[in-house]
Amino acid sequence: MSRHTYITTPIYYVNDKPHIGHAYTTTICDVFARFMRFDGDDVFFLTGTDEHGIKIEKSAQARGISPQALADKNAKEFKAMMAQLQLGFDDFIRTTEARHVRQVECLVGRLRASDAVYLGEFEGWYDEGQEEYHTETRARDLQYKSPVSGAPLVRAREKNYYFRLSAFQKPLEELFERCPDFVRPPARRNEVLGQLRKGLQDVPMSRTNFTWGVPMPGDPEHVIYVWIDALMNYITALGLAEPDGDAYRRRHAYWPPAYHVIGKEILWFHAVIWPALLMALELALPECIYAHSFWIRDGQKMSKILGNFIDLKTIESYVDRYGLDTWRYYMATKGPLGATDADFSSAHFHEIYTTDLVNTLGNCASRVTAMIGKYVNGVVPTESPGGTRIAVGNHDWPAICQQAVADAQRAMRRFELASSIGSAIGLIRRVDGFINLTEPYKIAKDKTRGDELGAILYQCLEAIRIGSLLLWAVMPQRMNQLWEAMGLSIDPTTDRLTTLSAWGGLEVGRRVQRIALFPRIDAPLEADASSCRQPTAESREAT
RNA sequence: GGCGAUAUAGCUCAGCUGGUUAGAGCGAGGGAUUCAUAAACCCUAGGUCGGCGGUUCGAGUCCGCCUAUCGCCA
Repeated sequence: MSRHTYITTPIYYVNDKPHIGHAYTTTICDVFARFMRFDGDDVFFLTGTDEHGIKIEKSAQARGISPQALADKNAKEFKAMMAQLQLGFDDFIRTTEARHVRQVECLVGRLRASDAVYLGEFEGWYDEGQEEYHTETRARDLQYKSPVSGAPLVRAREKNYYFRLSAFQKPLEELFERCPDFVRPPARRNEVLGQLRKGLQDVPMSRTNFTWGVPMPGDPEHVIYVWIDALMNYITALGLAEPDGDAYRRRHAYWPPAYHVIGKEILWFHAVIWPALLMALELALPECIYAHSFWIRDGQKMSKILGNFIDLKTIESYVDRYGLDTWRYYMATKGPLGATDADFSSAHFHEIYTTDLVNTLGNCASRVTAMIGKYVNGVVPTESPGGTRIAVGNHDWPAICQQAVADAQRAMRRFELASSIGSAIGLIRRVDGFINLTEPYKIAKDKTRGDELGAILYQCLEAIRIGSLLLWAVMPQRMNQLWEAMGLSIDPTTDRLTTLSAWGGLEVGRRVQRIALFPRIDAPLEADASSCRQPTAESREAT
């Protein structure tokens, strides 16, 4: 019985166009999902779109189309992004789908039936133009004027359903105490703890000033607040609210999730409101809310004003030039998984490609396969002539590889992608070091040392094979090419990492082709970055 | 405004509970070599560890203040 592992991205708001933020989150989840599946887990990877709310309603109005039409159009763009980047989710949920709406009504009904929800009156500072409320502090910052129109905010009141968040102060504190990894990275956890210490207030969970959403069961004047609706996608996708349903039967075992991967801007909802809702619904809690930071571009924030978003077109230009796998590698190893933002620049991207992929991984595979071609007729030699393994230069390769595999597995399970991938690259570096130390190209000149030569080359190639298994999740295309060149037929959808990574899996006698995995690329892709940067020496090669 | 962080070599960052000459990767310069994608390997960087003051036999490593940057605030 394999372990169920459920991982989710946020559902993306269809008022936005897809950009690097969406691509990043989805990509790192994809890497994780592939790796864990290859490692034997039964993985369910969910993504989707968030389609309700006043902003959608107004955008649609402005365009003279229905909210649903707008949502359909933009949801399609997100799906196109996933296809373009070959992101392999198991389900793409949309909050306007019947299966979701039905279950949200049911779940909110359950909350209403319990003591967790009550009808209350809300009074606050209302922006009539934007049709939204501002908190007291925010209103003060705005000097009680609309940030958009400058018109004075007005004191307004409306009846709302409230979620009794305050009742969960204690349970939440206990949760954070008991599960220090519930929110990661730790800096994000501290932010939540800081806010939590200030005390929790009940939160509105319905609105009456628009209609584009799920109606409150039993009181259709009210629309369920979009956040509540959206959060519930994580359970409605599994059919948890319909125990008699087909979805429930097939998917309920995936709950609770191993990771809700989110951006830091939506931390509060996921780290506080969501677990409180789940407690109220008496459902198990996710193991970890992982809130990554943002990509910035050439040292600057990306914003609509600057117009410097890395959009799909820009992403495409990188993919075209460097390959999809390089894009994935850069996302997974240099992305803002930690508490600080990560800088995206074409120079850095290019440097990482050259250093890690061309000079290390590609070159190592090239030199080893070349030597096999030259010295042993292009056929995998044995490391055990006459039945005894030859260990050259005190290198215990089986142990080294086993360690690398264990490290990569442990790191990936903890969602430390860069570390996991780093242990595979580290293994490749050891192969390079081993070659430099044992100098098989010199041994090859001495006809009496054929056994030793064969053992060295076998060990190099075998270590590369094992490294490639660890890298498959992040670079599936190139690793497939490598396997092909090595005469291996590996199917990661059925074969298991642990089995394949045992030392000695490489069969003696297989024909090996020389391979150049990552072609050298001369100059970085500058066109997109030059406009936001001072002219420097780096731009000398820009055309 | 409230709360919390960070400030270490050109760049990105490690430095746990204070203790001999402050580290890594990348970049840059030099060397040696050829199996390899001008790649891998070796050597070099002498950086007031943001500033000031304090505790201590001894402080990037603790305390206070200052400056700068940043994050979060439903």
